[in-house]
Amino acid sequence: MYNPTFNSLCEKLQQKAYKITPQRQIILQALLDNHSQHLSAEEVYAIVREQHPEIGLATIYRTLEICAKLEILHEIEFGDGCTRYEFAKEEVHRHHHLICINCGKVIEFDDDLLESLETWVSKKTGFKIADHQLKFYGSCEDCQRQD
Amino acid sequence: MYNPTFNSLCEKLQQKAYKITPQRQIILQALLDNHSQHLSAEEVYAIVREQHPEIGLATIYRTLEICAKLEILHEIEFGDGCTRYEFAKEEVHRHHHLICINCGKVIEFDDDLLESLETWVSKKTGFKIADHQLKFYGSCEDCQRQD
DNA sequence: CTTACTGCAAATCTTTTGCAACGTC
DNA sequence: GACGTTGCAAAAGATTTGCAGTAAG
Repeated sequence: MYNPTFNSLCEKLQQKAYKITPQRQIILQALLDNHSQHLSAEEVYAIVREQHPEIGLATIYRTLEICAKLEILHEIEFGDGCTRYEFAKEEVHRHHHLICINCGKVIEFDDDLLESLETWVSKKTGFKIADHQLKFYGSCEDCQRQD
Repeated sequence: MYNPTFNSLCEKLQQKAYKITPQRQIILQALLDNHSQHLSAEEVYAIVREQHPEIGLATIYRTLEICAKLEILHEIEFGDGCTRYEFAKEEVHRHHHLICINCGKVIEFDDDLLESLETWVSKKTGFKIADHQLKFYGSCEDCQRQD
């Protein structure tokens, strides 16, 4: 699976004239170290605080906001009351989420069947579609076993 | 398109031993009168308050919560910072949203192409899928014209 | 009559913002 | 050195909760 490197992220920031501050480096590194998770701002804060208690929560929010704007991160909401983040994949259109309504577990899967659907929807509605987001809600294997 | 009636909604509440209070009736009626919108709690409050300023915001939240639990309403998030509600359709699996990233307009469309995808995902991941949610983000016709 | 429901106000939680001090380029 | 960035604390916005009074079944 595609993964960004620390340097490529810094480059993207620099290209848009954002400064590479120590705080931003630490936050980016925390995100990279946990790239398989879908972290919330609060969770990033908790991770970062372990080694760097001086970093403020507002800085986390501001950094995540910038990364979302630069398409470094994608914002997602799983309905648990906070915005979560994941690295934007290069192949944007083939990545979705399965959310267990019982234990909250989130797993990812890839697929490109939606390409044709998108073309059709675009034609029918006149929308110029930039992105889509697909979520499946259900019970994961573990939770099914517990019934 | 499918639409619930006031009486059918009251029945669903009664079946689960919820009381049919005047406040709940007023809120349900407000939702029915605006069934094509995707109202937030605050918006329901504003509508209801016109005729019934004595009803409290907490009651709105509590009523919406019950309706969501009873599958009368579905919760949706369009990324504008609040939970929005729409009537759950009987034919659950064929109803999605197009969200304009420019003006925020939301339009709906129906489709059943996802049935086969769902079967495949279920087989591949072991998830027992209960529901799905598909959103397209893009520019609506009006906003494209303004460019 | 019992128990759920309501309104209000306070509390909570997430996210944003103002501002003075600070640090990158 | 200029201007973007930070930390802190306060503000804002959405939602939840405690509680005493009220009302549906």
